[in-house]
Amino acid sequence: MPSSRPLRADARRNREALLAAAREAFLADGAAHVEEIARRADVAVGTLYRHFETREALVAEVYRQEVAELCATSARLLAQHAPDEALRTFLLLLVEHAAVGRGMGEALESIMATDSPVFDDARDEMARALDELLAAGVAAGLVRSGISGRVVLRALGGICGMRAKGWKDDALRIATILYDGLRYGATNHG
Amino acid sequence: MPSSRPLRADARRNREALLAAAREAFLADGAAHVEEIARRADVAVGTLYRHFETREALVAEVYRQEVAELCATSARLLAQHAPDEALRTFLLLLVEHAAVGRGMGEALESIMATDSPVFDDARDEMARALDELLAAGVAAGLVRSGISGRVVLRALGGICGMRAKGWKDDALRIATILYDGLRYGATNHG
DNA sequence: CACATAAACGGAATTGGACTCACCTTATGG
DNA sequence: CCATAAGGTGAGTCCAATTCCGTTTATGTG
Repeated sequence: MPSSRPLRADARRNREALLAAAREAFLADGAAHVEEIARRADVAVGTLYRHFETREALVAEVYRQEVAELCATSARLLAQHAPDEALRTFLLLLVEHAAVGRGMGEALESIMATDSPVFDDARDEMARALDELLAAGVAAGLVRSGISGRVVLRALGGICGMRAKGWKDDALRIATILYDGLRYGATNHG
Repeated sequence: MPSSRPLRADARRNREALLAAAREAFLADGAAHVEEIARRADVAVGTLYRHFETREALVAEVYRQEVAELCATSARLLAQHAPDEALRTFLLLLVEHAAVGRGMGEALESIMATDSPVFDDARDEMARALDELLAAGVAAGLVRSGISGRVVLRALGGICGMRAKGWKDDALRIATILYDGLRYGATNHG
C-alpha cells in the first residue's frame, strides 16, 4: 500500500503542508476544523480528503510520529534504568506527553481506549513498548505477572483524555497508583 | 430552582415520557438521536428542548438516578464489609454498572473524566461515596492516605468509556490494579 | 517541445445531527 | 367561560464533516 507509485510532486507538497498545518493546529488546541486546516495548508478540502480518508485519519497520521518517538524512549529507559524505574518513568512521561496540548491528550486517549482501526498502528506500537517494560519488570521480580501492555494502555487511556482543570496533577497521581498496583503482587517484596 | 411553580399536568407527563424514552434508548445502545427520543415519547423536539437545555442535560438527568443508586450501595458495602473489601467491591461494581449498556459507560465517563457542569451533581455524589470508602480504609490502615475520591473517580472514568471488544475483562483487571495501588502505601502490611 | 492523460485539485453541494423560533394550543385559576 | 401564561410544534437554521464532478496540471512519450 505505501508504494503504489511515487506521489506526484505537487501532491507530496500538499500532503506535507496538510500534515504540518494539522500538527500545528492539533498540538495547540486540539480543535481545528477540516476547512481550517485545509485553508492553513493553502489547499481545498477536496484535496485534504484525497490524502486522508477522514478527519480522524489525518489526526492519526499526525500523532503516529509522536507516538513512535514516545515508544523509542521506552527502549532507552529500559537500557538506562532498573525495570521498575523504567516503567514508572514511562508512565509519567506519557502524562507529560498528553499535556503538550489538548490534541495530544485526545489522540492518546483514542489510541489507548478505543478499538478504532485508524489507530491500530499506534496502538500496537504502544502496547509493544509497554509489554517490553512489563516483561522486564516481571523477569526481575519487580512487577506482577499476568498483565498485558494492552491493559495498561487502556488504563492510561482514560487519564490522557481528561479535560478537567487540575487534570495533570491527578493524572500523575493516578499513574503512580497504577504503577504501585502493578508492583503489588511482584515476587520480590510483596 | 426546583420549585419555581409546579409543572402543568401535561408538562409533567411529557417530561416523564421523555425521560422514559431516553432511558430506554440510552441504556440499550447509548446512541439515540434527539429526534428519535422525541418521537418515542410522542412529542416534538421543541418540547424536548423545553424540558432539557441540551441533549447532554437529558443524558445527565437519565443517569443521575443510576448514579445515586450506585452511591447508596457504597454505604451498604461499608456497613457490611471491611473497608478495603468494600472499596474493592465498589470499584468492581462500577465496572459492572458501566457494562449494563454502552450509554451507562459513556455517561459514567463523562461524569468521572470531565468537568462538564451538567454532571456536577452526579460527580459530587460519586466523589463523596469514594471519599467515604477511602477514609474508612485509611482509618483502618488498609489504604494509603492522600488520595481524594475525585482522583480515583478520574482513574475509573477512563475505563468506563472504553468501547473496545474485550473491555470488561480489561476494566476489571484495571480496577484490581488500581485497588492494589491504593493499598500499596498503607500503614499496615506494606 | 507538444500532447495525451492519469493524477490532483477546487469548492459548491450534500448530509447528518443538534438546536432555535415564531406561531399555535391548552391547562388552569379566577 | 375566559384570559392568559405555560406549553407544544416542527419547519428551518447552523455547523461540521464528507462527497462529487468538472477543471487544472505534472509528467513521460513521441
